[in-house]
Amino acid sequence: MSSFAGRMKEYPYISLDRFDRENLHARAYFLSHCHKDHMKGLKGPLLKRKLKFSLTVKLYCSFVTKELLLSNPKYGFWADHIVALELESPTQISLIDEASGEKEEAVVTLLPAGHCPGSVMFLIEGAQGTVLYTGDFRLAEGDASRIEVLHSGSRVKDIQSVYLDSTFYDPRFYQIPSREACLSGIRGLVLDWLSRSTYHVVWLNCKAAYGYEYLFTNLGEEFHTQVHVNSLDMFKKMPEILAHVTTERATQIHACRHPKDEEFMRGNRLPCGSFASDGTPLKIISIKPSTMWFGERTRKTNVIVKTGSSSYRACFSFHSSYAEIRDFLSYLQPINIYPSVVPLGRTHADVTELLKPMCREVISSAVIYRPLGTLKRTRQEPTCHDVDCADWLFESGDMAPVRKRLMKLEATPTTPLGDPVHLLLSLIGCQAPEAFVDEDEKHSAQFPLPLNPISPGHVLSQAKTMLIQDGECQGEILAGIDTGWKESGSHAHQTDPSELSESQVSSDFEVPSTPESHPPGTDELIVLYKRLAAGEQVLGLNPEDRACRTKPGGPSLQD
DNA sequence: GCGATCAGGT
DNA sequence: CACACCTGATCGC
Repeated sequence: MSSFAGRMKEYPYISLDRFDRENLHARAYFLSHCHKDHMKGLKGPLLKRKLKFSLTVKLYCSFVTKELLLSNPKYGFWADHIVALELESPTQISLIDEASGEKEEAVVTLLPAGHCPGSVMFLIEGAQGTVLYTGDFRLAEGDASRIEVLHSGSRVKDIQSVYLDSTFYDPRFYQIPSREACLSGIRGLVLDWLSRSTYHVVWLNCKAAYGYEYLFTNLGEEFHTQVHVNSLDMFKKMPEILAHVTTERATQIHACRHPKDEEFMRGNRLPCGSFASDGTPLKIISIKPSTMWFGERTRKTNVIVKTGSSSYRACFSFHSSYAEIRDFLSYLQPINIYPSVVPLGRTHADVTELLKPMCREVISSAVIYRPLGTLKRTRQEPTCHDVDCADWLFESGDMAPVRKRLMKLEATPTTPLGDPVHLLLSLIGCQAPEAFVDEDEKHSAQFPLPLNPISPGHVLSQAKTMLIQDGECQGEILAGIDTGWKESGSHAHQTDPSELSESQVSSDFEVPSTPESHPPGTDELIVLYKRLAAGEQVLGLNPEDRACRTKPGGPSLQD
């Protein structure tokens, strides 16, 4: 749950996702999405009074959020004060102090957040620098590079601070199966059940919150039916969702709710009380979407877990995993990161400490001393000082992206070499980590990395440059998003998901895909690794090149 | 009577 | 399996 107090250090005149206390005095308001824990104080009588006498105070949000908000009459008084913005369209706003007339300008841009319908992140650019408030988000690895407005030319914008959804920023939540993997698991379960007879029905045990809609639209589409829900009111202006939901009970897929619905289920009844017309009892299974996570090196197990004779849990996440957040942050390299959520069992200090390695180090001196490996590196550009325990394979900073590329290769069945990380480690004289690190201890264990003539970090930064280079230009950014949330199945049926890379398949809201980078072939890899092991400069690239921050396909296109 | 807050539930 | 929200009790205005 968000514990963000509503204001950012750089722009204290605006309030985001909090509307009580000091936020009552804000010059402008921002609502990232329509979940109650981000709407505290939004229907408060004090705020209502303030708006009555104000001409300049506005609430900025997406069109979908505006629609969802105003579908609840309690927020009706906002109607004339909401400014809905298109995604990825920078908009200049004036922040006016109505008492003094004092005025400050800023440019705000909404970015897709993939958390629920209408959810966005806010990019704010102004005199106090560029800051990103993420709201709640689920982005897949690689998604940040596809968001055009995070770049200027082929470079990532210089971001002062990120106000981060840190819900799963904890190595414990290292990986969460992709949206597509979860969806496909659910699809399989539903198919198996519904195909038995017309008396077989499924109940999707969803919480009272926006965010399951893409599940409904995908299942509705797949099974040529509509999903039974309690109300359609909020979706009046969202034809893509509306097409797949109904208030008619006569359907095999239900997501209806009732205060005592769990009790209903135990009595083999649907929350809506639907029954078969000829008196035959319905055969009901319940599927409860909930988050499942896996450790860094854990083989992902099933995304569906049976929890009873007729009940299942299905993997489903509204938030990015630890690995996804790291990927996001290592791409943006902000100077400051402020967590807005403290994961259970941790303190604010814990999270801040865990986030430090993801912050860009602003260096005055050009020389940095490292405790292990090659001890000296020079770098003009700012760098990540990444010594996070989860990345103990390497002692050096900007390796997070490299590892991901390598892990992607690992997962690529067409790479016949098996595990490139292990291969590389054995070539440079290190033993594979699992040999002496217990699964449970892996995050705290110190990997006894032998000192080596070559810094693995250095080696890998060379390897990385090659591994990530893209052959093709990136997909075009689509503008003017309807829902701020796109259902993968309702995309004019693109490619078979099995043909897509992990990052593409899980990126099923409105962030266009990037053409897959081409993993090097076997021969290429062997040659490369041997040369790396020998300490050679494999590519004639400048080590200072911030390849990890260069938009894939960017330079060749834009420069 | 209304709102805020907390505990306890799913 | 930890998200988001509901209900009910209690307190203060």
